[in-house]
Amino acid sequence: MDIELQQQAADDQRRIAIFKALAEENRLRIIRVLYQAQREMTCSEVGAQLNISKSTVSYHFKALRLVGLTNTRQVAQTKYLSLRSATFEQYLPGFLATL
Amino acid sequence: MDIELQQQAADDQRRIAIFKALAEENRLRIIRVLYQAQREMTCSEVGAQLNISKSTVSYHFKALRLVGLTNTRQVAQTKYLSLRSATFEQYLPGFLATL
DNA sequence: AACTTAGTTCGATAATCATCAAACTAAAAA
DNA sequence: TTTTTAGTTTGATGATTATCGAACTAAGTT
Repeated sequence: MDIELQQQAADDQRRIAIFKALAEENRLRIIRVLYQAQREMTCSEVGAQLNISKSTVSYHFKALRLVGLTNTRQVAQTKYLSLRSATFEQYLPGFLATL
Repeated sequence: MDIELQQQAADDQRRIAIFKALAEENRLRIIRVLYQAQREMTCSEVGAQLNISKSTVSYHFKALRLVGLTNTRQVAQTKYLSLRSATFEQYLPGFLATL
């Protein structure tokens, strides 16, 4: 098989994972909140602001981190999330500005 | 402000529908094929090129059309699909060029 | 040590979705 | 009229996923 086609298939899997992550209401709201806040936020802060149970927020935080849409900085048991601009620029340039 | 929030929620539903449509391997391949071909294509043509059964191609064509990612031009029983640039520009500016 | 805080994992449930063959519709061709 | 062509719909199946409470871990606090 062609190496370029293999690379394209791998890129597509990455794209699909990213689209799946964004194709959900609460995750999209989390992305917007992080984008508009322009700073790091914790699980509990986001959960309180969007009124989502903490287990669900944790679940979505993990999903966003796994596909590389967010950065996580951990201090003790607290995790601070922020957007990973590089991923948005590579796969969805211009998207954040449409929010 | 209430009205703005309602509008934002409606926009989000549109975004989610679009992301869902793109978060699937065969639909993403169809989008790429249409983008690179720079012309209209039929169900059977896409099915042959991507090796997908005709009922599945029909299913995906409908999904893409319903969320407004494609235009359909019908001539007798043949439907010609092409990308709807306006939707990409509004919700995913710069995305197609990353393919 | 006991308590609080922050977040994760588990179990169960409900919902959505991708796939294909088969049956179907509608139009063009023979 | 009969046949072919293009695409849709249906039904069944298997797979993934979003949600919550409850139980859990780990770190800080009193």
